[in-house]
Amino acid sequence: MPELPEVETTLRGIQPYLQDATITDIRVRNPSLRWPVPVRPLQKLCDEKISACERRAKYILIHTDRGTIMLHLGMSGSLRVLSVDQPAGKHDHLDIELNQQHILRLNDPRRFGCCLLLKPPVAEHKLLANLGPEPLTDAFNGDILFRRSRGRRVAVKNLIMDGQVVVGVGNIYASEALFLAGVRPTLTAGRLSRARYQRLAECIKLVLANAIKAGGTTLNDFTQADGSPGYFKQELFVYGRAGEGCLRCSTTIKAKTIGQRSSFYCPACQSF
DNA sequence: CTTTAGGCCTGACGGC
DNA sequence: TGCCGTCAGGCCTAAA
Repeated sequence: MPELPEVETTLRGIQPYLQDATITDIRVRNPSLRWPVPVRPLQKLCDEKISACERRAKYILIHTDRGTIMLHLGMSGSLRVLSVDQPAGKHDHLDIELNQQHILRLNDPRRFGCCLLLKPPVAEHKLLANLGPEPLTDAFNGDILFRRSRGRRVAVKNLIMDGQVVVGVGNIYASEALFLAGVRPTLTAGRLSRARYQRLAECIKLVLANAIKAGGTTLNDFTQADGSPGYFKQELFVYGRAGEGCLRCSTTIKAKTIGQRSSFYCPACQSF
């Protein structure tokens, strides 16, 4: 489910409750996620103060002096901040109690998400060490994309979804960015020009920034930390619109499976 | 090294 | 109403 804009939206929603809060309890109801939730080590964080929280790629990192909680929402995860007395429901895997007042609750029906405890240096953790640059920073640009694409025979859509090239671009925004850039998603990554990658990098930044502004994309189950949906769905040009008319030229949007993921494009607008 | 396929799960939906 | 196949926003891992 969540791509970078949804994770960023979630972070912004929970941040005010987390920053400087003391963890007063951690309750794990169902430790079964992508990897087992380390219940005992996590509970040692009780009475610790949260010094900072941040997003890296699609991970949310909650720092304390005794370790960093790393959360990932997988395909179907969501985080909500609730008052302590809210009863738990189906797929509510764990609560992090804050100041005996609120709880940060992780719900994840499909269990592709995770909750791990990291020791410093956090950046050297296996899951973080090889990640590419953040797309919304200057560390990511067309030159990076161009360089990392040389010799690659995968489709350009797969390249921009490769977390070692650039993080946070998931299946929705990959299709959207390629549409904005006018680039056909099926093209071989290694054959695109530097100029095309300059444009593509700009479009990736644009589509992600705009999606964050709209509070993310709600298709089925994504909600912000307060339970409200994201509104970027109204701004999607191609994702999920196979058979419908292109919003720019009315040509019928096509769907195609690329690298086992459904992809959408306008055959007329995306001719490069 | 790059690339591909498999797997992890639940739930929603469409066809019969 | 129910059963079945298909599909879904991610991403690690093993194997080719």
